[in-house]
Amino acid sequence: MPELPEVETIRRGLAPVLAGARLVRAEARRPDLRFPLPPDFRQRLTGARIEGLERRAKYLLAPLDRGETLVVHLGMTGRFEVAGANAARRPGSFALAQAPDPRHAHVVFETDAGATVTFYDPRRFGYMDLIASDALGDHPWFQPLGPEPLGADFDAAHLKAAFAGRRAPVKALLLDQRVVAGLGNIYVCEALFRARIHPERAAGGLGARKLSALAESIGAVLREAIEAGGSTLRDYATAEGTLGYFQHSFRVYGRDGEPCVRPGCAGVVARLVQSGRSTFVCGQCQT
DNA sequence: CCCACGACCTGTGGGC
DNA sequence: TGCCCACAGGTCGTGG
Repeated sequence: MPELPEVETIRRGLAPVLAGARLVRAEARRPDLRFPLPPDFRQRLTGARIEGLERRAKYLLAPLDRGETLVVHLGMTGRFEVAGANAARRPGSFALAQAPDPRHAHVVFETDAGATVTFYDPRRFGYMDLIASDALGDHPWFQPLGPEPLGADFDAAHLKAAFAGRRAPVKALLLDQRVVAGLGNIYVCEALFRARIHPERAAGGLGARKLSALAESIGAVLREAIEAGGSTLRDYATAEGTLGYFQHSFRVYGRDGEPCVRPGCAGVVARLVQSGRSTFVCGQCQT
């Protein structure tokens, strides 16, 4: 589920439940997700106060009052379910279309306000760790990350520098979290479509106008997606109609075989494979 | 260093 | 209906 807009949506939904709360229980129901959970996971969390809920790239960060930060990556299928303590009444809360499979409830948190927050992840590509807060920036997960695409230091000039001399397809570089942090397959396809750039173009060969359009398109699509509460594929449903409807605004992603939506364009969206992943493109207007 | 590919793991949807 | 294959929002390690 999670690229930047989805993680940001989850952050906003969980923040009212977790920020400022004290954990009265933390339970790991298996020893590992993608990686082993850290030693003494339960003890290091139980009794800790969560000071806030932040996001960096696709990571959720929960700084604790003990000098450590709980770091969560949702992988492909990680999700949180909130129950209890008026969870359903809180702004930004959400519900699942179907009850999640309890076999995949791997980590459970309970707050002093009586909320239960359960982490589900069928494929277990997600991961969690506890990292010293003052060393987060040096940690191997964070040190290599490029700028936040919605931050002040991301713009066409940054792309120009990051792409200089690179022969790789522009799509591959936009998926590289060292170039810009937070994009994934959907929003890269969408941003390239908006900027009218073919995903197979060599990144280093893009001119200034294309780079400006690309930087602008990335910002626009992410802002719109966050505004819509992210994208909801497969088994998620909106609660109170407030979350996760950006999938209805996809212009190319998943539209192979359909006519291009750009006014005046007679092209048809194609699906191709780059680095083993699906790319959706209109070969007519994306050049 | 740069790049592509397979691996990780489970579920689901489409085609036959 | 049932089976099998292809594919899925991400990253990491390997090998050319």
